[in-house]
Amino acid sequence: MEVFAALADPTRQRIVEMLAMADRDAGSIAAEFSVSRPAISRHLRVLRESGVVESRTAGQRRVYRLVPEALYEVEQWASRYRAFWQGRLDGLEEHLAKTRSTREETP
Amino acid sequence: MEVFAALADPTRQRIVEMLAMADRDAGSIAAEFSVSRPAISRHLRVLRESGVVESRTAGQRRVYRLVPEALYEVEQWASRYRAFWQGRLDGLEEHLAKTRSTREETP
DNA sequence: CAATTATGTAACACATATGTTACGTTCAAG
DNA sequence: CTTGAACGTAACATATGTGTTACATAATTG
Repeated sequence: MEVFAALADPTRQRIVEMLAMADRDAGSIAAEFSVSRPAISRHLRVLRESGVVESRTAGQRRVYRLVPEALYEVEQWASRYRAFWQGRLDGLEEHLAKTRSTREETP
Repeated sequence: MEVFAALADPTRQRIVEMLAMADRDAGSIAAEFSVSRPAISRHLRVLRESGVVESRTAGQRRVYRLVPEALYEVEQWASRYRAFWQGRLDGLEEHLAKTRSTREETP
């Protein structure tokens, strides 16, 4: 879950919230913040490399869009372990054990 | 969402996963990792201060337990923004509908 | 072609995170 | 009451993140 690290920063959280409503180019995103534009450009790179957003080139603009699968992954992770804690496994245990074993390879 | 910062570290992610299965004391948790015990103690503090876990004193042990509400908050954050892109993506619609019925069982 | 616009990257400064070892505190057992 | 075990905290070193300014690149416009 490298995604959590990408969402740890409040600026990036706001960017995600913005992109959830509509696609936006980098300049339009940076205009919403008080920090410099290169700083936003870097935040966008972090989000891009973690798979939370992706960009397409439109002329001289870079339009960013949210990658829903990334947020979906977050949702599933939280939901899974919360459900596990609550003792409502409902056959998800096998899938969980499978996920755990693959994670052990990269600690 | 300060919780994302708490979950950003892979060690802390693993701790959460461990605590999802059963409550554990600090020593038992630390035994699973190669880093020093004080390092784990600090990770536990981060998780505690962000509300992800809480501890009770049992004799000379500190037993940690997961606070499901924290993970629920993460779930809600992600699912909130899912609502925006839900109608815009076709490929995921089916998968989401399938999950929706499972989710209703765990309120 | 030259100037402008939009954007990313480089280099650097500074803040925050994460690890270690040494030590303090609390509780249980003898 | 002394010893030891379990745990947290302090102090410090170093890695990682985040911000800035200066510059590079690519497309658009005059």
